[in-house]
Amino acid sequence: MAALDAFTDEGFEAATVASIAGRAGVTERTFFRHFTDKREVLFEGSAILLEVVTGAIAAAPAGLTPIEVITRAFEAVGPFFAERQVFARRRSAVIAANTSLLERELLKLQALKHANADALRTRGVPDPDATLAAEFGATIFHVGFQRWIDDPAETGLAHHVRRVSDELIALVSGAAPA
Amino acid sequence: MAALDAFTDEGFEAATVASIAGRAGVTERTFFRHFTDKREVLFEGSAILLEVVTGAIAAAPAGLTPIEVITRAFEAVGPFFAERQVFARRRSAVIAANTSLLERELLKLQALKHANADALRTRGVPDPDATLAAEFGATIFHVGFQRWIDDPAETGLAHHVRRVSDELIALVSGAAPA
DNA sequence: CTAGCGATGTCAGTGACTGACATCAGAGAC
DNA sequence: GTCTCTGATGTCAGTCACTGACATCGCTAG
Repeated sequence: MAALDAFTDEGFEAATVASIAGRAGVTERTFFRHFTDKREVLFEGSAILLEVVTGAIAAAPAGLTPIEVITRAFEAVGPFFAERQVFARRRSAVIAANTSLLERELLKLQALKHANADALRTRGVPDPDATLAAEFGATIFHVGFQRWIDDPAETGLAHHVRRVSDELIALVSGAAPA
Repeated sequence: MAALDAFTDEGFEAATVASIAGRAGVTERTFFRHFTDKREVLFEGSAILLEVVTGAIAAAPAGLTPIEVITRAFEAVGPFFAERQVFARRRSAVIAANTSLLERELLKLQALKHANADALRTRGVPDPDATLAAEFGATIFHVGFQRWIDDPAETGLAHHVRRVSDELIALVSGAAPA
């Protein structure tokens, strides 16, 4: 991707939109017709991710707890990222180096939370459970994804997600008889 | 606060930095010496919030579970916001109306997570528990704060935080014997 | 009185982003 | 085949957030 190359080579701040557009063989104006802003280039995939996760929530078997539904939904995105592992790592490195990109990533995660809460409600999960399960899901995905990126052993993302889910359940359950 | 007035009157996007600075009786250049960017004006208090919460984590009695420590820490910020209720509501309305401000808010919450995880580690809570308890805390604060803002009955923030914590523990514990 | 320092003002510049208008290439009507 | 209509792209001018360099000013210590 032209933008990722530009950010890697020149750094996010230093890479001018004109430069990115130039690498892609288009005009700066055209760039802004495709992406709402300079940061958005790195988040094209988030819409697809959202569809995969909400789809998995809708398709989950009946009778599961909301926590189990959301955990499985995020396990389901494993293959999606497995195909993009190299890209995901490069992208993460750029994002980690830039606060404004981190901001955007957190915003996408927030949008994902809302979409997942909606999907859970559609499934018949009432609030506050839907909202809280969606928060739970965002947490295990966020932490699990980070571990996957950092993990040189390259275990699957799904494995990390399930593991974080288990850890979080154990931690929180331990506080139940407070 | 001049900036909040400007954002309320003119809208965040339309309010020019020159206009905000003018209301405060200073120059645009001076504005940027006080705040790193236009959005940052609304987040002056986040540093104080961070100190209150991390302080409460450090000061919590020994022997509590990490989940209980973090819940108490966020209960402790109740008085801080009680004094600023009117301001907090106006501010929230402006932030809710602007995606770029929401981004910044999420970034501050992320910083708070990291600081809290550090504070827990300092207390002797090992990872992954420290990280996950910090995530748990961000969730209950985020949801509890929103309820407090929306709650016309004006129950205290601490009450909302405790309640969300209880709900989340119940929800997650229910999934324990998965 | 003065030397020095921190805060502010002034000015010029860069780059993200937008609106208005021109151009161009391809799909379908005839 | 050419005409036309539409969607994508280029061009241009403008606004505004943000920055660096330099001047100024008020206060405080000596």
